[in-house]
Amino acid sequence: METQLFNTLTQKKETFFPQEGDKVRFYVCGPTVYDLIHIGNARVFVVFDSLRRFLEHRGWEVIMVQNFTDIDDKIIKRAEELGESPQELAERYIAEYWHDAENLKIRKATFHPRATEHIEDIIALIKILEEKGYTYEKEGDVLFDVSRFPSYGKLSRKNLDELVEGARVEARYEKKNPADFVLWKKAKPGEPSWESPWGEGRPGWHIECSAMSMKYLGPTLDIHAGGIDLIFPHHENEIAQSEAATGKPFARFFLHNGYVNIDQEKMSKSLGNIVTVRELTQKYEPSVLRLAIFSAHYRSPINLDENLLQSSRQFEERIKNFLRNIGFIEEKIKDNSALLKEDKEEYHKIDEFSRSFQEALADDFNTPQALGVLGEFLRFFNQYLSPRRGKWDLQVLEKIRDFLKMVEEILGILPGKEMEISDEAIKKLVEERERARRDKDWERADQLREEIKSRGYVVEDTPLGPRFFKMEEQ
RNA sequence: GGCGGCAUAGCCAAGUGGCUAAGGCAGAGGACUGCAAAUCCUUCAUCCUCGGUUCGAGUCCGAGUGCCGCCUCCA
Repeated sequence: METQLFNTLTQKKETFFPQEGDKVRFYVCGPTVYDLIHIGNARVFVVFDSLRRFLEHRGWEVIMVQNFTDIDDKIIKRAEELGESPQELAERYIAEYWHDAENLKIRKATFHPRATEHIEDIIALIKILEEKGYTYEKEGDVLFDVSRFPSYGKLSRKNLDELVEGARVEARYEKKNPADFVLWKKAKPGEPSWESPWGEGRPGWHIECSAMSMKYLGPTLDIHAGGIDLIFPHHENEIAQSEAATGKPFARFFLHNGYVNIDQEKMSKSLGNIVTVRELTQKYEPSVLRLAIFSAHYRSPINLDENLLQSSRQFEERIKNFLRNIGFIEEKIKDNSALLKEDKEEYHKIDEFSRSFQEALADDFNTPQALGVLGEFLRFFNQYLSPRRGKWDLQVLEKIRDFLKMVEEILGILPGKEMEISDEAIKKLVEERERARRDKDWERADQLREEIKSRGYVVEDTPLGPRFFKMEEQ
């Protein structure tokens, strides 16, 4: 089965394959570290990390690069407000990023380059552009001259004339063309700066991604991804400066995910409706947040509200129960061959689910559809795992585990821990309750169930005997 | 003003010309249970409106309505 991905460049789904062998060169625009990441950031990182996992599952080796923008206007401004150095601020929020990313089960990329550690590469790239005549200077800034790059606008489907009309006039100086953007910014007194052929300054926002992606992945990326709002101007500018410098296509596939909305409106600083990952994960488990993110296709907007989160939490609860169900049966048949038999049909059924699941993801990473397959899988095998069934096939159980493992490896939505029975005191109470039940002393049995509950455990009766597990606090 | 996206059940959300319109959440009824819990079963939509293409359309085309976004920092 082929992997199809919607390419922003061509506005259609295309069959994906790497440009060279098994290596996928994958670049995702990372956070500007001036604050905690919000759930809009989270969506980008979760979705593309999972896409990477899927590509790896397909047998490709993915070299993933996600940058940290650790120097820019927002960082400088924020640092000033807080009375610390921009470096300290950036360092602090990079640490906070790691915290949130780990919490959300976002895997580390192969490389996480920082802008400030690649100033030389950035300068070298600007020099090339300068030599090729793509730049001009204005009051100490070095700008990219978009009029020299004829295909400017190909990603965002804009033409320069319209941009001229619509563009806002900048206060400091007049550009040759309003779409021209800064490659190297002259430092104001007191600002962090680096020496360069154009004087003390710092890189513009767009140039770092070009410089770093090319350094780690070469002139042409297989995939370049980010939020939909990066199409213009960020990715448009990256294309211009990169292709102007190398003469080669900057990226074969551009992937963009939709917004996270709050009350049907774009989450943004100006509307003051930012929700941080930190806030949300205090209330919801990471697997719940991931489930919610995957409940809509990555290119659609999503409203991550209480309603959706609650419904995702309920679904997750069902997944947890499934894990208890299989764990219980595994436990019961471990030393009891009387409970074994061969189940061919179920065995093969798992292959079908597995194929459907992967087909869904191979079709432009259709996670809602993949979750639909998971839902059907749960229903089918909950029937199979019913204690009333009486006999099971070890190989089927193993294969169910394999399926779950695959789902977890790609989507990372399974709850962290399964039921563990270690509390001897609880065990004793459960046994005592069983004796009461055998004596049909229902009052005593119910009393004991309450007692067990008050100690934080749930006990359930099945034809194979009672099972119990620790309740979750939420 | 220019450009783009979306409109499917109470809510969320797949589906891109053809068997009974996935799946999740919520609701109702039932099976199972000493009672529960879990689980399963049943039930719950003709797909914004109008017109067109077609043997056949949620799926294609046109018009309309509504919502959202980009054109400016932004994931």
